[in-house]
Amino acid sequence: MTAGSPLVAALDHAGHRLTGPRRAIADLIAERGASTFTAADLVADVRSRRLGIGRATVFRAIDLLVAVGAVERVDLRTGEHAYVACVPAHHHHVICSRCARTVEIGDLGLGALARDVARRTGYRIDEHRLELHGLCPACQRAVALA
Amino acid sequence: MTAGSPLVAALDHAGHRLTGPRRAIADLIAERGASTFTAADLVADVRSRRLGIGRATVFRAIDLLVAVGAVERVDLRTGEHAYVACVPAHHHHVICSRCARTVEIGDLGLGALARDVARRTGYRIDEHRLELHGLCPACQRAVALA
DNA sequence: GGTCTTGTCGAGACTCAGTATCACTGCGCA
DNA sequence: TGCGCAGTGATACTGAGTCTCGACAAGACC
Ligand SMILES: [Zn+2]
Ligand SMILES: [Zn+2]
Ligand SMILES: [Zn+2]
Ligand SMILES: [Zn+2]
Repeated sequence: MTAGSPLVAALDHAGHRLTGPRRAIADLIAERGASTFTAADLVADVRSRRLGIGRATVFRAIDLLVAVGAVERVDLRTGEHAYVACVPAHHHHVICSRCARTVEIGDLGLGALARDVARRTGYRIDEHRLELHGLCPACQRAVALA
Repeated sequence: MTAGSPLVAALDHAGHRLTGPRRAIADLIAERGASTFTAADLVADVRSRRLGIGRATVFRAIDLLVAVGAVERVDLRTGEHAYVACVPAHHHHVICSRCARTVEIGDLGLGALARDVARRTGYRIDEHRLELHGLCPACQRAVALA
């Protein structure tokens, strides 16, 4: 596990201290794979495994990983804030509303679209966010059986 | 003002009671025009104008207007939840990070893009959200002078 | 207009996410 | 191995949003 996650590598590379709590939280996040998770999920993990990590530290670690680009925030349809571990390059997410599994997709011409919108509205576009919400193949099957 | 806002009309049309507080909140929202506002903004308006409307009622009215499609939730870059009054048809928003003014843009081929993503990932896409954040022309000038 | 039913309201308690504070600790470096 | 400072945990706090409940008023029907 110490060998591990690109999350830890990202922190290291950005010149942040590799503390025990940070490694532990990075591991918890890595376990989630490509699924979204909330801060509350991690806090629950920490408690159920008796890791002895404080609530505040969980929030601090998430913020740090977001700042470093190893984790991104996504806004669920419910309004909840969730996060996903992902590559630091620009991309977007397809998110399953039922099981939280995500797939990354490329920019798909949105950069060009944003420039076009900028030209037509006069706005200077600094950032764009696209999120696609739906059901992953497995959940479609599961729902069909219900 | 009573003649007014399409917001009130939307409530009426959807078969909801047109109560005093709802009209008042609809008016407050109408005053914001195409700018985003938070629930806290409305609560502050209500208090500063001594409208005597309860906090809970403000939240309830917003929820109702969202349900009816007369208002949409947008997620600011800070993570705050904000809202905008807008037409019930599918569209997206360009949002100024400085003054909250927005411009609506059409789907611009995103529907097709979503279908393409669905085909390639196997996900069933139910909803997509695109938000463009930046600076409106006026704020660009204001920032340039600073 | 009067009356009735039912949806809505305001107040206030409550929950839960996220932040602030501060004394202590352990990471990284010499 | 020891030192300095970033990082941490406990705890208190803030602020968004929800729930409950008795009072009330919108609209329907007469
Ligand atoms: Zn799924
Ligand atoms: Zn993009
Ligand atoms: Zn602006
Ligand atoms: Zn669209």
